[in-house]
Amino acid sequence: MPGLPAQASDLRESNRQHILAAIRRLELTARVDIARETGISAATVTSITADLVAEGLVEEVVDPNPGRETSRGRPRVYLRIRPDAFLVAGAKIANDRITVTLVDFRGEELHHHVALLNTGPVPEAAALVERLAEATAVALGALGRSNDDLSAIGVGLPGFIDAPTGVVYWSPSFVERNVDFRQALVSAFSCPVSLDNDANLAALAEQWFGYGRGLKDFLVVTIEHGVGMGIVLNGEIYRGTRGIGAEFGHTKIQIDGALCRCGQRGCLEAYVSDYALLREASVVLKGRIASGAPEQAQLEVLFGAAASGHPAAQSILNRASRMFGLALANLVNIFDPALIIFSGEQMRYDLLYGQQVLDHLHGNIIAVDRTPPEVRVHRWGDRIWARGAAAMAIDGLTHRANRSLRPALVT
Amino acid sequence: MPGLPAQASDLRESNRQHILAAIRRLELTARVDIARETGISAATVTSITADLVAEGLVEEVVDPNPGRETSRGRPRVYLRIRPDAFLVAGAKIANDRITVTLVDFRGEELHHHVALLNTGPVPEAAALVERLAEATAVALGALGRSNDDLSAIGVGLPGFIDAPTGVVYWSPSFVERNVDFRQALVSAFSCPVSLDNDANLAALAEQWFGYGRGLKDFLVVTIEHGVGMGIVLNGEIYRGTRGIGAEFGHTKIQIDGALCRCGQRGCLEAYVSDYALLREASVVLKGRIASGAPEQAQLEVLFGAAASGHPAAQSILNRASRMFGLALANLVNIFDPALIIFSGEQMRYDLLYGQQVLDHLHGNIIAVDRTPPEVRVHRWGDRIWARGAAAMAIDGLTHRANRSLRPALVT
DNA sequence: ATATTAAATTCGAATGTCAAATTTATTTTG
DNA sequence: CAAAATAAATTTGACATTCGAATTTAATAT
Repeated sequence: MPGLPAQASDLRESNRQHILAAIRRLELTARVDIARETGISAATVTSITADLVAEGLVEEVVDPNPGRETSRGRPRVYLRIRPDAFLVAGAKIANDRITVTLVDFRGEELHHHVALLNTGPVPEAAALVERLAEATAVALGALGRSNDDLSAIGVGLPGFIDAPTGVVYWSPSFVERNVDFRQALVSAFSCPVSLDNDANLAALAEQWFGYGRGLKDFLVVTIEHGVGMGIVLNGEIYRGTRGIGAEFGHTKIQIDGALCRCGQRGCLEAYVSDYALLREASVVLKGRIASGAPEQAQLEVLFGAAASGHPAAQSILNRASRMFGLALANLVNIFDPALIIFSGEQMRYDLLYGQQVLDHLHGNIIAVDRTPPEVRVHRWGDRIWARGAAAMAIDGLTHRANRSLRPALVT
Repeated sequence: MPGLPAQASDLRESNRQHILAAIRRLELTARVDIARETGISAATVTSITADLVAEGLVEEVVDPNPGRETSRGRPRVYLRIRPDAFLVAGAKIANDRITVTLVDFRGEELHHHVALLNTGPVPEAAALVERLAEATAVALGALGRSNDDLSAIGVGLPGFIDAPTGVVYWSPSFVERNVDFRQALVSAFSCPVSLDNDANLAALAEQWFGYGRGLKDFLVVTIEHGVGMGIVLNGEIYRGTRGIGAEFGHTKIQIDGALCRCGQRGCLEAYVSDYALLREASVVLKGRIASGAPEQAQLEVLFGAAASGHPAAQSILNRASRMFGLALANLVNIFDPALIIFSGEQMRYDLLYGQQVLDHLHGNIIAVDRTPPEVRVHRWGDRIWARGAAAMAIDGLTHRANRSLRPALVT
């Protein structure tokens, strides 16, 4: 039961999206190439790109690259996404900071700003909206722009988020449950708002700017404070029935195993996340770890001890990497993806996310005459996740219906 | 990057499929209802159904149900799938038998036949094709039809099967690896052949005839000799990058756990499948189990002992059900499906697949203010799986391109 | 017999794509 | 340096398809 268009006008919208996507992917491209790339006839490409140029979403570029070799015939006219068609914001909300990035319509970053949150009690949703608005205003100010210049904003935060409706069932970032957080953001910004789980934004960032470009199916696994996953199937983020992302971190890898923050036992997160590692480290590295020290510093001690041969420290990391490899193998056995991307800043801990994990992964997947999926590591921080959030907002803008509030800036 | 139609003719094909699917789903329906159901205009419904009737895929029914209340106005003309448009076979190959079913174009069973395989050494692929051809010929003969009357055949078997290409990488049903099994079947039957993993056929059967009707996303878990899974996402069977189904049975639930047939340790299958249960039973129920007895009989002894209070027997089944519940919980945490269907004949062992499994499932899923997925049990045997195979073949026939070999029988 | 009603069909406008022909803007050639 | 060659882009006209509105059709109600 496919959900395809039923009218001719839907057909045009579909081709329009194809062409826009092709221009975005190829960055700088002539109409001939778009026709070849998409399979749409040159006549139709002419017609649709004329619309796009008239609307200000796409622009012609005069002399893109004088270096390329010349030939006779009418010279190709290059097209690209018009950068200043829209000004879009993306934000990533983490437990201790808000990262805001401002991007043009291509998704290129114009400016970014990090606002630290005070690490006291968890705030209320309204307060968080306030902080986000402040941080965005600062970033906009640095560009000499104001909130009125913003065409859309995308926001990512941890927790259980129903992206289609914008309802946050639960998030560690604020105290309330079942909040219509998107509505709150729309009130604050008065522009279209997209909302999603932060791991899905990491996946979107990979799809737009990273290793996922051009791929239809891949997985992105994130390790930060917890463990997350974004699933791209058939070119789209998979969200399950209730619109909520996959809970890879609470996948069980040990019956009656280690206690997890969620109250259950044996979750992957209870073995590999920051707090899980520190919980064990606190027992065997008591003398070395200052109890009040920030988590990052404590982790440094643990990894340093392991590197210098401390057996218990090594044992902690060994177990974590074995568990991680096992959980990843389960993903491969279920999804058979072409590519798995590890994304996150913590990735710098090579000890944990290195060869040992891969060995365990490969040792636990069913591989009958087929090669295991490719695994790539992306040491990307909050800034790129925020850019993923902006990409989500841009995606909303390219669908004509969503562009009612603020039309493109045609000069 | 959506894969939508680019031409007007593609649009018609798409609407055609929608309408055909609606007629199939509603079984008996007037054109007005199709228009309302699909959102396609009445004018277009008239046009497309005229084609379908002319092609012999759909027929008008004169007086479907005199009992329904009458009204004034032009009476509705009912349409239905024309049963005798095509004669289609479906086959399920199991380790000890081949089940063949013959269905009409609606998917209704006309006749079925079970051919036992001798349980000696694993045969060669060519021999299996031979046996399948024999079994199909017997079934056809019972209807007074021959191979020439067959419009398509769908075949399901266990193993790693690339459905799009028809290559069997490995199957317990024959000795060779990497066989182009579809080509072998095409040679034998000289009609279009669809091939897939048997668990995917169980999923297809649920989608066409069972609990999955009308649902876009659900999982089907099968327990027979091994453990399998079929995933339906967005109305389609999900097959991963290499076209091979999900390997739920080799999902790991215990690091360094029980040894599995596949050579790895801790696979779900190594805890819950027939051979896993018997492996343990043989240790503690030595006196009661005749070593040469068929597996079914041995299993009966195990379940009987557990039911009558034998502690070791109970312990075996308890562990299996806990492991099964845990593995299912992982699926829920990853997919968040609306429905999980347990399918298989072994389901009669309520002890194993009963409340205890559900309790473990519910105890291990992340559920923040949301209800757990519905779980339904379908005690369906090989016959229905074979019908799923036939459904797959029918699906191939409804796409115009695949209907070149043998056109519909228009009277 | 006539009015009413509802399903199905027909008709014409609108939309859209595409292949082929044409235009346009270059480079190469004589 | 003009003419030929070439390749990109555009225009033109044929064709396909959908849809709303008008029309036809076949029944029941009055």
